Amino acid sequence: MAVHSHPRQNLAELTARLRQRDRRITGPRQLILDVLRREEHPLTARQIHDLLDCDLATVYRSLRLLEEMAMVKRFDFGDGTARFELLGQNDDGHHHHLVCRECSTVVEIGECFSGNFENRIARQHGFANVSHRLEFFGLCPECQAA
Amino acid sequence: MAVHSHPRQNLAELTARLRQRDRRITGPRQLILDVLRREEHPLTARQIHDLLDCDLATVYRSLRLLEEMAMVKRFDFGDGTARFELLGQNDDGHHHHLVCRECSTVVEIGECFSGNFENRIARQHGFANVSHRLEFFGLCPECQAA
DNA sequence: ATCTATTTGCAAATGATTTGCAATAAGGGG
DNA sequence: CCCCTTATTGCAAATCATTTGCAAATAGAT
Ligand SMILES: [Mn+2]
Ligand SMILES: [Mn+2]
Ligand SMILES: [Zn+2]
Ligand SMILES: [Zn+2]
Repeated sequence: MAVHSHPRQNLAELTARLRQRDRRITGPRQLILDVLRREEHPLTARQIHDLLDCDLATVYRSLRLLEEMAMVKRFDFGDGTARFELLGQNDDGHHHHLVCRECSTVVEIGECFSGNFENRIARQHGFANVSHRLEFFGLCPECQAA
Repeated sequence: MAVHSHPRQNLAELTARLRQRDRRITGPRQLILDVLRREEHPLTARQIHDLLDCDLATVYRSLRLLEEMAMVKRFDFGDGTARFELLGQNDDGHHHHLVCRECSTVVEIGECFSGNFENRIARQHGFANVSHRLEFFGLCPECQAA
């Protein structure tokens, strides 16, 4: 199963989602969506900025907006820098990553542990609306050789 | 099973661990260990600093040292601020948390998903030395009522 | 008490992310 | 197509957590 719902979303489709919410379809936003659209791994704001021609602050503002609109998902690899991935139409984007501690290579992980585990924890402590954040870290094949 | 190996570690025992590694037993370090010793949930550097009388930079430096010495474990709740917990003697500190999205209440979680899951992922992608970072988020009982 | 390598306090530097504000551009109406 | 109103941008300055340079203080050994 494809981890990402990167169903070759076309820009038109994406900008339409913006329009539906009374947001303006600006140059920077299209550029950012276009960059994210062709990536399979999450990108940092700076990486996106380096591929574009617009202010870094605008990248941050746009990503925040897109995140609020559930068009983009934020990931945290614990290195103090947020990473972003584009979401598909009806995709909540819930998935995980396996990251190399040496070279930062990223592998997309679609599977997850049993939902029972999460439900049990929620019930046990009376929490509602429980979700989780999970990332794996290790040494990739290349870095093991080196 | 107790999530934390907070076996009432006494300061002497803790400072001994420092001494063993040729590190000096200074006032600030004892204070920090003493604060962590009586906490059951992870604390931020600032929280520790507020309970003490030493420079914030010293708190950061000490925590870094203690982390390198595996006496303290760092956690990341995704809010851009690291949290620290004291580790027991032979405890690698691997555990998780359930955090309230509203009031930040923390519940310690000792259980974990099956190790097979992690092994399978490691094998599938040829990664070695794979570990993970997992935290749960939800609405605590109090905040549900409110 | 003395000596020397550590460690501390303080201030300045970093790096990621946010924000104020004036200039610019998007989308609607005429 | 032009105009108007309002959202959005670029740029610089501000924030926040964390780190670092450096001289003064101090732990631990002699
Ligand atoms: Mn991904
Ligand atoms: Mn804990
Ligand atoms: Zn690698
Ligand atoms: Zn709560």
